[in-house]
Amino acid sequence: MNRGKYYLTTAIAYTSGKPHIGNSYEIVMADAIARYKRQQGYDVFFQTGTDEHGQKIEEKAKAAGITPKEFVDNVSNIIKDICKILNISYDKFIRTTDADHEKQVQKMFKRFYDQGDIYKGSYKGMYCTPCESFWTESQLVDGKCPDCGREVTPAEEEAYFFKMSKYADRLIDYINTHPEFIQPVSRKNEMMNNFLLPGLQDLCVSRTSFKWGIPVDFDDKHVVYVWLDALSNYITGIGYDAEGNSTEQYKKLWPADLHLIGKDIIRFHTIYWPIFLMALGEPLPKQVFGHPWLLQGGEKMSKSRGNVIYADDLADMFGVDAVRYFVLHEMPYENDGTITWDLVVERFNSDLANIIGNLVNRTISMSNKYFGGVVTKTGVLEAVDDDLKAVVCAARDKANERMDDMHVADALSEVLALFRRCNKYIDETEPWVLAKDEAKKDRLAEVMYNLTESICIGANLLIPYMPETAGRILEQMNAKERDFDDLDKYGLYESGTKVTDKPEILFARLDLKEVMAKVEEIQAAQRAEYERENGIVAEAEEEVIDIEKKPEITYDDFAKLQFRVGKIIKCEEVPKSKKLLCSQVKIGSEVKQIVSGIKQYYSAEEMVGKKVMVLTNLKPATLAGVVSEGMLLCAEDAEGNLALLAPEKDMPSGAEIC
RNA sequence: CGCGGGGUGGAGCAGUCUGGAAGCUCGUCGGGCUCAUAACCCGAAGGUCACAGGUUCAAAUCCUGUCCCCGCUACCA
Repeated sequence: MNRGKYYLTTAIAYTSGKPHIGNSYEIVMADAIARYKRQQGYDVFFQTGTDEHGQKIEEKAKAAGITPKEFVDNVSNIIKDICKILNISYDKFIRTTDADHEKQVQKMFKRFYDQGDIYKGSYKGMYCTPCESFWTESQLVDGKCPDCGREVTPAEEEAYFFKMSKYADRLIDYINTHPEFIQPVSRKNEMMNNFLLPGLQDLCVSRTSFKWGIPVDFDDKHVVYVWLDALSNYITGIGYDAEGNSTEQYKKLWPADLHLIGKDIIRFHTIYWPIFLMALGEPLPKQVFGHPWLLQGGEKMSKSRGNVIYADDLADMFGVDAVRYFVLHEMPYENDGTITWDLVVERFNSDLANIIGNLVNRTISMSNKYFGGVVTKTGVLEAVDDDLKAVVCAARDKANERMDDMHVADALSEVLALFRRCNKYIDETEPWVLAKDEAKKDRLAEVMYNLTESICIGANLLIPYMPETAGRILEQMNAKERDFDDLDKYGLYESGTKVTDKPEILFARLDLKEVMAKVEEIQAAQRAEYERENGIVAEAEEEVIDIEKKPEITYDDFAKLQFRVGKIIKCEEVPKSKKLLCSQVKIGSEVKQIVSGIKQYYSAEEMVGKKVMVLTNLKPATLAGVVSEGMLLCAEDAEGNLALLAPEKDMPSGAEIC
């Protein structure tokens, strides 16, 4: 059934470097939506690409000693490879360095200028001479350059501005009358309150401070502002022409049905982009969805630590569909999601290996064991079948409801629920018991049929999210893809079909330890690469110690401990003890008696006068008959040698350590 | 008082608009089963729904205040 066209886009990826999984998430989500819409019968056009201009790229290329074009060719190819790895079914991959795109952007700029939407003015800001950068007042840190901390001076330079204010009222009106335009709705308020209602400033749409951009053809000191360049891809990619000669494809596809973007760039897509379109006299996109981010749990991610998670590493380890499953499933609708290697392993084992993979495997194994692989519908029904069928038949619409409002993760959970229900059905019907009774052979056949049919419907529902896995399941069941419109109908699996006699393991359970060992290797390679790229010479091997890590604690846990600087005013050996010294420690105006097991490393005499780190609110304890009211903190090496901790600069006794 | 989002069992989240028995997944514990990838199924423990007031017959949900986290705050894409 043809339901009409559906044009969706992702934001085009900025080519300043290799994207990590958090960046790649968006395109997986877009791909799932694209495949879903195709399955439903829409004529889908799915565009993605790379955004390749700008100062940052110019600088990176220079640092790498290559031309900007060489630099972006390289990164753009890396991004294309990631798309390939993730099985992304885009119809068009646009690059903002494509000749036709550049030409159209120049035409658009000229047209805006001719219509009076763009005027020449001067950009005033605070300028940091050493950094050669302009900053706004709000970007300054204590009135100084946020990069180098030096003084900035007011400066101005010639620039072109776009009269945003001219269209602001129309945009406000559009947003108010089209509640579906900005999704999720909470973002709408942010835009309205922060930008639109206070009054939109005119936007500076040209730059003279760098060269790597699309030149303004009538004033070649200037290059076009990167956002004006980048946003235009949504129309130039499908054949828009600013002089009125747009292609048939453009006429068919525009306006876009969905711009899928990250929540950080909502402003550009819901304010500047619509206004540019208004100025061109083109209709506005139907919906802009600002998705949350997929963040790496734990410590801050950075290449120097080697803990950046990339799509290709994940795919190597888990397979493409597991990666797709994880990012789609773990991303809530409005809040940021989390990714760690542990979490991926957990989801992989519990959802993919246990629930889906094992179900398919046990079902096929039973068909082979009991019926030589032939699945036959005998019509021997029992009441217990009804709920299974009801769940299976309802799954499509339940998932559909969630997809319609962009709750992709919830849609996927609905599909998983179908497979969960099948596992339960096996327990309810106990095929291995039926198999022992020849009289129940027909009932057993019907049970196997129900399982096979249910799994096939589930596999079809899985197609948008895990196309490869869905295909492998159907192949093993010797079944074909079905029409979306048939996915709420039960019983279309052809009776008498023979399933494969060698079920393959779809997802082999993973051992967390083995995975983490490989992760170590990946991280080491990443650090090495970072060091190579940045010319860091590895430091001479310094002795290090690894100890068992303790569980993470909260700040509140930490805050319970009170550390202070204490001055040791008196110290003597504890009689009859080999290790203990008893110190009188002055902490502020108070003196505490503290017993420490450090006699082997410090003499009582040398202790006196030291200012050391003390844990002051430890419950008092008696050691060798002497009361100790705190703890002196030491570092300990592998041999048990101790070194007292002391402030790096002289600090008053009693100073809090926090 | 710049704007917005959030704080729910050990972990990750839903529920809040439209008040009416606190739910899901993972983990833990106990049981069942043996077709299957030590997988599957059932059951249990575990929560002052951040805190303090208020409205109400009834509050995770509505109102007021407080604390804490996180985004955004324009010319970096």
